[in-house]
Amino acid sequence: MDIDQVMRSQYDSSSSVHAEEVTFDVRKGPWTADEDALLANHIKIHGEGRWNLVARCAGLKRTGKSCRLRWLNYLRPDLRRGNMTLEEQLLILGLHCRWGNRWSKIAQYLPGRTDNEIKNYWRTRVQKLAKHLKCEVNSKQFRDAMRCVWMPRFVEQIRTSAQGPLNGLTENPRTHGIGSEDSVDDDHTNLLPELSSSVSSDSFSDAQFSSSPSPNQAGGNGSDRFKLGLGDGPEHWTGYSEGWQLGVDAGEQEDSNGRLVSEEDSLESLWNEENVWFLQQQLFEEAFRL
DNA sequence: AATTCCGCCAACCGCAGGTTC
DNA sequence: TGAACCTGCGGTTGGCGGAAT
Repeated sequence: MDIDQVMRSQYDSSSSVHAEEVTFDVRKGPWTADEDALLANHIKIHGEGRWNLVARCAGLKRTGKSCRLRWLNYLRPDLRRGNMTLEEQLLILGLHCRWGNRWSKIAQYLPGRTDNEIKNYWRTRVQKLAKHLKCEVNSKQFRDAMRCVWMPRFVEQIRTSAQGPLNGLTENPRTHGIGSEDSVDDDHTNLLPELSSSVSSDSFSDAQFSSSPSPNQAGGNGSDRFKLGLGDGPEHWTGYSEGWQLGVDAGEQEDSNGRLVSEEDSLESLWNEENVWFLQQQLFEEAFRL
C-alpha cells in the first residue's frame, strides 16, 4: 500500500475530515519535541510529500507548508550542522555569482545544507560585508570583488589550511535515502569528489573540472552546465583575468538577474587605492572569520 | 547586576508554477 | 479548459542568546 492509499483510506472516506479542515486550529510558532517526533515518525513510515495530508495524518495542527519546512530545515537526517566550512563558503560565493539568489539551486551543491541556511548565511555574512563597504551586495563592484579577490583568498586559505579535503563535500546525501531521486542529478554529485581531490592535492591550482547534466535529468538542462576553472594558480588569483569562472565563458559573468556582464566593464576603477584595498581585506576576514 | 544592542536562525508569508479534477 | 488545490521558492520577521555598555 503506497502513501496515497494509506492517506485516502484514513481521510478521504471520512466526511468529517472536511469539517475538521474548516475549523482547523492551526498552530504556529516554534515546534515542540512532541510535534517533531510525530512528524519524523510519520515520514519515517510513509515518506515525504503530500504535506497537507502528512500534517493531518500525523495528528499535527500545523499547515502542510509548516511541516515541510520543519522537515527540510531541521528534522531531515542528512542535515549538516555547525559552521560553514571554507569550502562551503567558497562554493556559496561561486554559485551565487552564477545564479544569484536562487538559494535552493545553490543548496543542491552543498549536501546537508538547506536553502534557508545558505540564505541566512548570505544575509548575515555577505550582506554585512557589503554594508560595511557601503556598496550594494548585487553591485558590479561587490560581485567583482567577491569573484576576483575574495574567492581566490578562500582558495588560498583552503589550500594552506590543515583541514584536508573538502569536509563532507565528497558525497551528496540527497542522492541517497529520502528524496534521492528527484533532487540532484548525478553530474552535480560528480563535481564534488573532483573538487575534493583537487583541494587536497598540491596540484590544486591546476584544478579544473566540469559537469554537464543531461537535459533529460531532473534539474538538468543546458543552462545548468557547471564548470569551475581556477586558472593558473595562486600567484594569479589576486588579479582578475585568470580568476574564477562559473558556468559562463571567460570574459563575462551573469549578474543576479541573469544579465551578462563583460569583464572589461566590470573591473574598471576597482582596487585602485591601496588603503581601500587594505580596509576591504580586513573587513572580509572579519566577515568570514578567516 | 540590569539593560540595551546585535547577530543568528527558525519559521511565517506571499507568490508563482505545477497538478488534479 | 479553468478552477481549486498543492508544492516549492525567496523575502521577511520575530525571538532567543550572547556581547557590550
